[in-house]
Amino acid sequence: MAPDPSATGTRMTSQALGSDPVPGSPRTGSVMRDVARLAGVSHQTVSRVLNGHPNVREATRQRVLEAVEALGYRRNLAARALVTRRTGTLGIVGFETTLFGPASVLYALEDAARRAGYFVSVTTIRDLDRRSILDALERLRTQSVEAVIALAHKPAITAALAQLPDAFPRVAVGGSGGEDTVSSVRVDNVTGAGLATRYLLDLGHPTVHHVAGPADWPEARQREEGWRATLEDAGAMVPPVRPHDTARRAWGAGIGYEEGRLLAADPSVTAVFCANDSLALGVLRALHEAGRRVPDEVSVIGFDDAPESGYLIPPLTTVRQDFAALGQQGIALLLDQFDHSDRADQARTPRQVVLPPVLIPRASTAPPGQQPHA
Amino acid sequence: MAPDPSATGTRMTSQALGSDPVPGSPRTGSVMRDVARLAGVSHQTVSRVLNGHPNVREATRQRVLEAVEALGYRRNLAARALVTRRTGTLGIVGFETTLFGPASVLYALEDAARRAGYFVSVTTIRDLDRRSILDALERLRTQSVEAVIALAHKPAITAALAQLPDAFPRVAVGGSGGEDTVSSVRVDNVTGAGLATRYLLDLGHPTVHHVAGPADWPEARQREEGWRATLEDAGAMVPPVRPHDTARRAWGAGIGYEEGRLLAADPSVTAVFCANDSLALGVLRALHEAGRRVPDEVSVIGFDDAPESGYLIPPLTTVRQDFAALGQQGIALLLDQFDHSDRADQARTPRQVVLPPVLIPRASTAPPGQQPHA
DNA sequence: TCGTTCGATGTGAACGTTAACATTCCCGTG
DNA sequence: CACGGGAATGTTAACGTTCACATCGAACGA
Repeated sequence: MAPDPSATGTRMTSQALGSDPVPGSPRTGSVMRDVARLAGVSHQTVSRVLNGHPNVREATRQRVLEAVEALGYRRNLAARALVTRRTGTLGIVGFETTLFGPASVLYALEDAARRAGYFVSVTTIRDLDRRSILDALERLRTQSVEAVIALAHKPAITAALAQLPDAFPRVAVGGSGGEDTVSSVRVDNVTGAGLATRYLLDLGHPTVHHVAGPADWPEARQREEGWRATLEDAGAMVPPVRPHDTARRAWGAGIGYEEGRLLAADPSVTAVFCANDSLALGVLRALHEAGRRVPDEVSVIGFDDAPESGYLIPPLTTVRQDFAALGQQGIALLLDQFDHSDRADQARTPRQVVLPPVLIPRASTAPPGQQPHA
Repeated sequence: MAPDPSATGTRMTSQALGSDPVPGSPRTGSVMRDVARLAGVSHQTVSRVLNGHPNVREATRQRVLEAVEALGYRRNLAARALVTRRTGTLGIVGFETTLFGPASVLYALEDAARRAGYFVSVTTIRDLDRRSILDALERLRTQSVEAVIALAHKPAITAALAQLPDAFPRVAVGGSGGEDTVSSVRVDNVTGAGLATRYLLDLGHPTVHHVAGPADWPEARQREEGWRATLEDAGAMVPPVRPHDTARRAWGAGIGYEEGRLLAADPSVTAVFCANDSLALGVLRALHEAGRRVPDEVSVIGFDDAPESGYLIPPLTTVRQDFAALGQQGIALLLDQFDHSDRADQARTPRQVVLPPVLIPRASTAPPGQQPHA
């Protein structure tokens, strides 16, 4: 089968619509005129009924509805979109959606969009080169989505969003937030990291080590920043942080394990703040292997509150992000842009929503030099 | 002659298109005629170029493409869909997509669909009542998707799929597979469970206990079945299994923890096969708390091979499912239906693809009565 | 040299819906 | 009793493509 007949770059790639490959005829069923005939009215009246227009006599409305039911009639969205210039579809740009966080956000986004009466078209970014990000956006625009929501964990994604035409509604969810060019929803990573760090300091630890996420994720940077600032505020020594390049598994337990081995070898380490729960899980394992007890000798704290984190050995103290709220607020921000899109005045001004993280204390943290208790 | 499943209300829920709420005018940009004028040809020639028709002079083609580029022209999918009766969109019905497995499948589906030139519209099922499943399907059909792929972990979902009109292409991914009414892709859970169980028996364990998944998930049932059959084959005693109702977290570490505590209290238990890795994680924790060493005293094995499983304490032996392949095969099966949809002969015959799971031996399993070694 | 054929292009008519405007009918009012 | 007006409905024309067919050349074989 011919994948792509057409010529130029990515632009007009023949979609599945390309004439050759797939035959398939959806066998339309009935159209508005059929309903109209059956109900003994004009197609326009049918349209009015279906769109909830006020000026239709109740008896007529009923007759039309019955005809609709009898024929199993379904409106043709394409025809509707053609004339109304509205598709009722939101585009979602996904990224790393097999990770727990992004997957949860995606889920919440879809839910909120549906509740708001929108369809959702999803496309996922695999590689982060400029081209594939723009491709994703292009794909969505080809579909005439009315707005785009991106899981904007990487700056490049937010940047691409910023380049959409002025009037195009968009929201960045998660990730950076530094950009004031795009409306965005994110969790306050700096505060979250501060929460974790302060908690450990308050327990009596002289300082807190940090296992960082990939350096090219703003979220990772912000957590590091929050950690560092808190230490400095407290006048504590700031231990060095080993940077990770964006290697695929840079948020993963494997990296946590490697880092954990190094930390385990350093007897001065009594507290570790990890940029997420997976990293913490790896650290936990490394400490365990090295015979360093948690939390008796070393306290460990994570970020995210993944579903399993409460059942690790020991249950992981962590900072919870409300992923569901992230998605809901994202859609809310979008609807807000729709509402104001007529009065262009302050509609263009991007809004930033920042969600507060919450510390979830569990058994992986304790004052330093503690005796075992379980 | 298409039996329509619909029946109930919900039918014509006013989508976001409903006249009132959102104004927003996407400011169309240029249309085909504009391109035609600029290139000095007819709109039909533009259409031909864009669709890769053969009979266009090279010079003309170039001129058209330049005009397209110059105007930033983009085809209107709605207009195209209206006349071709093809939307180039696949509908995906998601379920529990925040779990690692489903999220991975979703990801793979989207990827494969995109490669095949299709757009993807996603809708997620929250509650499993008949109504909301049908609603999901209805939503998708309103969008004129050309096919539906469902994450069919529950029988009710597969059943709903089976009720689509005869000619409607569909695929069930994951889950049951028992139904011969719908083409489906799934992992061979029975074999996978057998692999795990046999592995433990071969290590010398007299029998293997089982922590089951929710009873209303066919996957859970099949794993239990594979486990049971293998024990019976080997003439081993079959320990009782505690059933879990479909409580939300029935696949989760919490349940594993509860079960693990019971198992830990029984000194005769030397090997446990868990229906997934999360359950195993909970079991691991319970055993640890009870002071029963893994794998020295008790061996534990999971299912899925989640990314973290190699970093648990100890690293978890598990059965890997190839989620990516699940998605790819799902799309492949769909495309296959498209190809044959003209010759209705054997096209209707549902095809079943069953993927083999692989045992991943790690450190959570060992012969019974082993001495500690690390 | 002249039809015949095929390649390159143009013309007109769908596709199924909604928007705009026209029409009908009935009511209340002067 | 005619008239203005609004409620209920119908009629026509878009929307932007693609398809089917018509047209116009030029190349080709006899």
